Amino acid sequence: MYRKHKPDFSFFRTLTFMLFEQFKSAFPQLKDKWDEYSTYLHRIEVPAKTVLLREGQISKKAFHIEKGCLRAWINKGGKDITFQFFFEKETISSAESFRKNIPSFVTIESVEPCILHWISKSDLVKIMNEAMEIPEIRASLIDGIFERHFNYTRQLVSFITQNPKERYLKLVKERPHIVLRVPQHYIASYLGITPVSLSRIRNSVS
Amino acid sequence: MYRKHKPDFSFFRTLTFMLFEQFKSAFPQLKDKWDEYSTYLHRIEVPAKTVLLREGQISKKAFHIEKGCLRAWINKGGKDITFQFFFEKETISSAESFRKNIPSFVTIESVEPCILHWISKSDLVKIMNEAMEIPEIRASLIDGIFERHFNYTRQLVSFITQNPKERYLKLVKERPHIVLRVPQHYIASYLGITPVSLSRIRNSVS
DNA sequence: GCCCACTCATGACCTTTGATAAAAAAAGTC
DNA sequence: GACTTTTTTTATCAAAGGTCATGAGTGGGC
Repeated sequence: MYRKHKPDFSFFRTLTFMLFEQFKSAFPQLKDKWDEYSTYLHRIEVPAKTVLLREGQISKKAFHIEKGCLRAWINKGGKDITFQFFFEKETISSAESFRKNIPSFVTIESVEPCILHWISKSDLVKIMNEAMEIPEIRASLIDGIFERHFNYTRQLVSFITQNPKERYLKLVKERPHIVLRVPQHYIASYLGITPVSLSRIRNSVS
Repeated sequence: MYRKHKPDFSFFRTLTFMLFEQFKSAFPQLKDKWDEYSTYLHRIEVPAKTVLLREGQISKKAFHIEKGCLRAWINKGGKDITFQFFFEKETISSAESFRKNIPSFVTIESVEPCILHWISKSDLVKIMNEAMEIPEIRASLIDGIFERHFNYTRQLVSFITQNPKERYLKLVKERPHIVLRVPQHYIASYLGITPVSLSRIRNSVS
């Protein structure tokens, strides 16, 4: 392997960084806009296992995580298969549903009690249209899309080239916070195996 | 499933469409540029099993396929695992290597004798910088990146939610040209299984 | 046309993972 | 702290897929 896992510096995460301090100094061009933009964000607190977007619905909100953990999962014949985990400072929406106004194939749900900030699609589009006019921000956003894409590609490569045990060890090594924080049966489905099988793998490792 | 497979209308494919007729009428703004741009493309013919980019090298060219078929594969402990197939009118590079100047984790190789057109990264960047100034083209390119990303996401979902037999049937249904044209053992590794296992699956289907 | 490399199918055998059930452990709830 | 619910482990058996070996097509190159 040529490189380590990089955090998911996605399109939306990039945006939310803009909204959440980090980019303010990098992009003083938008200085006057911050106050306006920040009114677009709506703070909510939700308990664990709260569904934020149901499979089949059309995603109209993006969520930024201040505190807690979310997961996106896919319904496969009644079973729930975790597709992605999201943690503090990450932003999540069902990207294809959000962008193309089609039904989402994932359900987005809280794993822990969370503090979230959501923004509506229409407000986000408004900000985007302004931000895209600024070359540095545009470049940064495009970079963000590519990074997100490369991360997903790596996850796909991992499925193609590694067996479940290798994938588990890779996860422990590269993203240990997931293993420490998330119930094991969610991790099992994320790795493409059953909870029973993951338990056996863990047993064989230690 | 909510939608059928869409062709990979990727970032680079979008670009090459621009260079190859289809976008000329859509973007008359670049009318004067077509002649110049077309000199950036270099036509080559290669026999089957020609390596166009070796794992570990840094990708400096993008290839457009006029005729033939390429595949990208990953070396896994001496075995070659097909990651993607590419056909006529598609454009291919090791995207992350090309964009970030890092060693490629895939090898790109011809499956059949091919007629290709390649463009250097520096020339492509030059075109990109000009094209990105035009809002319609910019929007189209960004759409292309997202579409590419969504396609890879679907492939990942397929690995997470489906077993090899289901993946094979899906491939036959949605991309039959691959099954008809490409040697079976390449398809087997693309599906994440051995040639023996694919042969058994085919037998059980018919 | 003949040869050789490539491709595919099949059988025997082995390993891994899944399905199911049940028990143990851990985490919440009141 | 006792009770409930959720999560994890263990055991057993079945099924899927991998490995290895063999033989039968197939097709291109000479």
